[in-house]
Amino acid sequence: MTRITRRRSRRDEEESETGRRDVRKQRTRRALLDAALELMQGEQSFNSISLREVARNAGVVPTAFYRHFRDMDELGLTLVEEALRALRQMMREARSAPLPASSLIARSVQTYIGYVQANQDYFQFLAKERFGGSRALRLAIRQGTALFISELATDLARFPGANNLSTEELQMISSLIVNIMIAITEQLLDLPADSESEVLWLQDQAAQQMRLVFLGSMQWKPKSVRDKQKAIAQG
Amino acid sequence: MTRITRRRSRRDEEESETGRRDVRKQRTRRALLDAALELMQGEQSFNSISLREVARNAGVVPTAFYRHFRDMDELGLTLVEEALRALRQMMREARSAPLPASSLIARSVQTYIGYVQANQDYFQFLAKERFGGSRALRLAIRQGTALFISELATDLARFPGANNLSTEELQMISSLIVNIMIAITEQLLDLPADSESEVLWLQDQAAQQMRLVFLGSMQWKPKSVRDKQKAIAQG
DNA sequence: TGTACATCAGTGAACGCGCGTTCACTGATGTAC
DNA sequence: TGTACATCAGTGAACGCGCGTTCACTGATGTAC
Repeated sequence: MTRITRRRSRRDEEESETGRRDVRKQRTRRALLDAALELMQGEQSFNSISLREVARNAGVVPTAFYRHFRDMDELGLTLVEEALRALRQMMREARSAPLPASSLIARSVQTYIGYVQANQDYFQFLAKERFGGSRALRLAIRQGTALFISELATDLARFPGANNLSTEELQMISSLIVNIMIAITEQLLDLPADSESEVLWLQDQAAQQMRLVFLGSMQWKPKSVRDKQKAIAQG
Repeated sequence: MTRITRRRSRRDEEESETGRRDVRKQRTRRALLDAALELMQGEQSFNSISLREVARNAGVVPTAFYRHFRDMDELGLTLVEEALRALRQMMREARSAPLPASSLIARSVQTYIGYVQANQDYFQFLAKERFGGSRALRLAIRQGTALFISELATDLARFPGANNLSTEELQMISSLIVNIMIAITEQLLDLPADSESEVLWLQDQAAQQMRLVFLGSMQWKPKSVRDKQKAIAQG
């Protein structure tokens, strides 16, 4: 399970202020990004948190913010970038992993849920800004989602049984699967911290839904076939 | 297609200020609610718009706000209530309508999309606050969604072919269908105003996904059956 | 119908506060010789 | 290694602004007689 690496979550924690200048600069930059993520764990959304709150939470004076970002928008876009890079990384790992033939779906769902839990703060941010955010943030997130869907479609195409499905149909199916993942993510994020059994329930629910999609895909008749059947039925 | 009724979208438009006192009071209240909805059509989310903006947009002095709502939270909850009442109303109509046997799915999707378009502002609000909002707003919206899923499950139970599905399985399937509807709604809201062909594409996409879910449901084997088959296979 | 008083939706001034941004600054780190 | 200067991350005071909320008010509508 990868975790986005951070030097430390807060600039002013125990450790001495030593280190080369640019190292400390990076540390402050990280502290600002983490401060913003942390502020968004509660009720706040990105455009309701202030530059001053972020600086305060990072243990730095408001004006120091400008040494790192032009404004809050720039910080927000950096967060989207990091979150999407992390997602892409997870997908790459998932793809290169050996496929366990049995219970493939259940295992994939479990892996994904573990990943979301390990990166709660980023997913909380993505969920909130997917619709609440500025046009720029929304576009960046949507682009990431679309890429995600396309890559999944490519993977699905290699499955046995996907032979008679067109590219468009594979996209339709993988967007359905991504819908399930997004829904599960959003439900996960709304759970209180210790809801072990609810997580297992969600896991099972998602796995069932994916199995149902899989069953449907196996039965799917491309439009061209359905048209032909209709023509035959009409004599 | 029902539309949530409103006396007028803005308090200060042309019409004279006459009318009994409580009638005018209701008109101002409406103006405040509509002003909030309108402000959220753009980049803003509910907790980034201010009481003063809402009052200004409604053509009223900030202090007049307090004659109608204790604070912005109360106004927000009123909006959730109205939006959910409208949704429930649509469902009731859909349920009482005669079922056209052919292309049931495509027609339902089309009806739903028309409804979303007619009530854009409310759905924009719901989409944004589903995760961005305060705990109270989120809970209210989630409760509404859960009710929606349950009622759909009840309807699905009456379908021929649903006989061998348990209550839990019906819930699982209807939550998948509601996922599709939510996803389609969110995509609709992000489209520019005149995208006729994109709307048709979304409509087709959603209909295909629902048909796939339907095919999967027909093939679904309850867990008990699968377990039995496994036992037989193992001798 | 006419008068005198009560109600109350909306007004406008005022408050203290946190905001984003500017500016001149400080002092530790980095660099050139 | 030692010295003198340059760089620049972070500081702290100051600004004008919009905010939510308070308060005493106004004047049209409503009510009692």
